[in-house]
Amino acid sequence: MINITLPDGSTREFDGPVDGFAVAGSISEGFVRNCVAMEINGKTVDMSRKISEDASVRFITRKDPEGTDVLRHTAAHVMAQAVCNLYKDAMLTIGPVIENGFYYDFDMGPISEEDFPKIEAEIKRIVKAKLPIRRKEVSKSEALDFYKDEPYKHELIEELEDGTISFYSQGEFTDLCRGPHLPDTGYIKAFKLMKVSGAYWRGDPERPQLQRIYGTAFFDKKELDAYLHFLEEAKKRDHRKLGTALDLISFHDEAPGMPFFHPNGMELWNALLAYWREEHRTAGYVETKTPIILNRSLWEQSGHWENYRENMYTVTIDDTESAIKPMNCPGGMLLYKRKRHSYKDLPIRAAEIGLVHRHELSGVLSGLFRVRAFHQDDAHIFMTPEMIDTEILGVLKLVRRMYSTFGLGFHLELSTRPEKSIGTDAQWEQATNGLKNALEEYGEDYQINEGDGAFYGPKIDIHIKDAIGRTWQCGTIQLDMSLPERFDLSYGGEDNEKHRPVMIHRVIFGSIERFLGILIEHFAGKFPLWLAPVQMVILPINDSLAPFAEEVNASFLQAGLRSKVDDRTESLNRKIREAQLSQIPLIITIGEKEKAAGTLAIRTLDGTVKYGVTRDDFIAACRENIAQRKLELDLFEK
RNA sequence: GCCAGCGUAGCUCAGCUGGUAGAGCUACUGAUUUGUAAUCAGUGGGUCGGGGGUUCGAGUCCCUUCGCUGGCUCCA
Repeated sequence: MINITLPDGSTREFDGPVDGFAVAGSISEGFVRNCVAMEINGKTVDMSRKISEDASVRFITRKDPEGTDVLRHTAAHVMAQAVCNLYKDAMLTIGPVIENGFYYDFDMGPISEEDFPKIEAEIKRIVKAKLPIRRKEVSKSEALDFYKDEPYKHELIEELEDGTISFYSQGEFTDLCRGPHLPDTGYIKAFKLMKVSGAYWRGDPERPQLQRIYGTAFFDKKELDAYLHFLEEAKKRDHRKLGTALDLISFHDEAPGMPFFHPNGMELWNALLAYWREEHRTAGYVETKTPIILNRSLWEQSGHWENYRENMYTVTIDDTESAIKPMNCPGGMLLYKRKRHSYKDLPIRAAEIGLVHRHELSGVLSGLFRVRAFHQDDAHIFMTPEMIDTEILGVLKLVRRMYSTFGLGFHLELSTRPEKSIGTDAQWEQATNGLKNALEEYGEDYQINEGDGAFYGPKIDIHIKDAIGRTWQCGTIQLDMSLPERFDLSYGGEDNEKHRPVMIHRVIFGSIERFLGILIEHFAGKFPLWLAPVQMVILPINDSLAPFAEEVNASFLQAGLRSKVDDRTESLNRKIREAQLSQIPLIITIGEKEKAAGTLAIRTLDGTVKYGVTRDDFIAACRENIAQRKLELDLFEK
């Protein structure tokens, strides 16, 4: 007699050993078809696994996230089978499930996306055949023998413990795998190969380069279509496309990885930084600025010369070797040291919009997201150890204020002491507890990444979530126990003794260039009024109204609005179309009626037109909307 | 840096197996003076990323170089 306990607490009795199909079948016929795997006493296994003693069982269905993982894992195997069928020399390595699909790495000749139809056809054939998938447990020596001619699998098995090794087979195809897998290949109804790329065996550039094929799979064609649609959406928002279309930025071969900002891009930049300065002034920061070229001795003192050399650009000036700064902190250290400090001065919150250069590998450059020259909205906070909690909390609150202005959600991750680190246990404990206390007081959930901190201190990373659900790491708050030491920073304490200050580095936008890229994609180019490079365009209906339009424009400019007149001799429809395509939030047409009545006709991007608004009301409404930095353009609703 | 793909006018793109570069938009000129998403006509514009090679002949093939795009352990 075997008792199976289900998640709802109910139990079912069976006469002898049963597999998952039988247990699920005892619930309902239809339920079996929905199950892809099961969890026995917390361990995920195949549906075909025999249960021979009392156990608690949870079924994993198509609806569960784990179910999708099982599907994709099996899909990876099916793809591997297809590739092996088509390319006899292909050697298997690994094929895990990843966030939106799966990949499999093969040692084989180069292939391209043109080969996809062929591979997909073969996958389809395997799916249609509904090959049953069977698990077989083998000993380590059997496994090694099976793969005696396959160095990659051999290497993997070497690292496994005897007694835990299993093979999965479908048809003539067998692969080393921990499982679980779908009952048969027929479950894979919707799949698509996405891309190919090179990848090193075990990510090690010294080892052979493999062909990685990415794919994705869903239980349902609709889900696959929705995913593909999401990718299309993301593509439309691509800041590199919008950056060109909206005339914000460009890149030139003469300076790879270093963006050029156009007049429109600078309006955006300036609006963003004006906001940033306002918030920082209110939060008690002072602003500083340090040079971008600093000589070698400083970088030796800071440790960058030793640890960050490959990423630094250097120049020689009058026989002195210097580096173009990749970070602002060493300059910040010099500023702190320029005079003596009292405990009464602390905390010092010194912000800097610092231009840094980093020699990133050419292959990783990508629009504004990964560049070689960028500005950090940096700040260094110098304080006593007792101030850690309140200062960190202060930064977290500032982060929340600022991100919410853009309608960006976010979550926090705390990274603790890594294996290789400097400082004493006591220092680390104090620092880490400081961060934890601040997080507790802040009150939101956070994730802990054990051992992921910097070698010089623990940190909190802030990950934002944009309008289409993608996450980006932007802000970071790092405690630094190294630099104050290296630069021998001190302050005079209440006890009239010299003390070492604690410092944090923090950024909120991170890289301003990258943050702008994120904003472009987040808003899909439709910026809120306060950020829009051009807030309004005035369209006189005919040439004779142009002087009046200029007069209206002057009053807008006078009021601090970013306005311009489009008095080209083009049709009104054309000018409206172009303004709409440029995502200009407000389009103001001026005809004889408006001139006579002294009112405005205001069109918004949704295509609606509001007539008869007086100029003063309009200006006041715009200024109000901008002052509050509203996300919505609700100028006229009360 | 490595792998794959790509690089044709300011922008978006066409150009089959090699036979002396093409469209739309933009720009410029002229006409049109326009009431809420493209007025009409005309003109200009590219040493086909750079360099080298194969060939009678190369945007098209080969080599090389620069740049762009995607990817480069979310481990059987």
